[in-house]
Amino acid sequence: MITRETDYAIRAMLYLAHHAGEGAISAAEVAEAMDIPYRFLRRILLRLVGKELLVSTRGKQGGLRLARNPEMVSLLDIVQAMDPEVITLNSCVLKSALCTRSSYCAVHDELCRIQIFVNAELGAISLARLVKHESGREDDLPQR
Amino acid sequence: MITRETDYAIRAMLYLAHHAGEGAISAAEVAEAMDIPYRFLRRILLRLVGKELLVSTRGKQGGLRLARNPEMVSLLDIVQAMDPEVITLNSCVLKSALCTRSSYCAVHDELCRIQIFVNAELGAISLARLVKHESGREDDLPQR
DNA sequence: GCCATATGATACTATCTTCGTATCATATGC
DNA sequence: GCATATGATACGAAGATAGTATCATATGGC
Ligand code: FES
Ligand code: FES
Repeated sequence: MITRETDYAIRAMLYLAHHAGEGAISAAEVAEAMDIPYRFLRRILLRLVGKELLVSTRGKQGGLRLARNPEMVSLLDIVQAMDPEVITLNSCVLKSALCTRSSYCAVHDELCRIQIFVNAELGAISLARLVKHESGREDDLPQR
Repeated sequence: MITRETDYAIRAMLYLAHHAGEGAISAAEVAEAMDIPYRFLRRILLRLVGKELLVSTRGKQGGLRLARNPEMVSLLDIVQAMDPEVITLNSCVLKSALCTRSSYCAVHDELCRIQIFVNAELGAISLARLVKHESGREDDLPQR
């Protein structure tokens, strides 16, 4: 399950992708536009900077911008940056030791198979694709 | 994310599928064989009976058995029985109202697409298939 | 230089969820 | 009638989640 924190991270990245090439954008602007509690968002952005998905500039006129092209950032990148354990269907997918049946559990194989598919799908969804997909409904988007 | 409770439910169903046609099996036996806390399992089994995945017999010689053929019970059935909100990648997949962007959020569509796939996959995995898959490693299985 | 504005870093708290336990009631076979 | 089994809830500890608060530090413009 994608947590709300990760959901916010995705929305923030999406907003910054929409305004890529417009220079640094402040956390306050993102918070208001995307309807995210400001202080909560600050901590999230800090993390995204630390994971090198964003670059920040301090001081007046400072703010955030994408560290890479929107084509080069996937949903998986964001999800993994926020939560190292990602979405994982079942914890045994990560640590099979948790399941005492792990040496012979057929469920494990099936879940891993699905998990691999999910990760591949998330990895294939770039911010650019999402932006493009939304651009057809430009009117609905919060304007700067 | 599949919770541990649901994981236990799957293991219990799997054990009962392995011993389908052998009459009622007690919760105590399942608990010991599958390494699940007895009282916790009791509550889980109660739920599975309520959702009509299991049928129970009370009193001496009583216990549980599958309500349907192992071919007719999927992982999705079990997961849905334990947690109505299933695995859901993101809560907005369920209640789009939660996301203020829901009317135009491209993420939503993508997540729903993946979710549908995951559910279809889980729905295609029957207990019979899992039992069959494990039967090649019969030696590893806890014996009755 | 000073100050408004911006991020960096971390500590703290309330609430919810998860995992598990405990208790008592009820049914049934021998 | 009694051991054995499930039915139904209530309770509790621990952890995760969502959000707040506080301080430090950098920087552009006056
Ligand atoms: S290894 Fe995951 S349920 Fe068994
Ligand atoms: S509707 Fe789910 S992230 Fe927007």
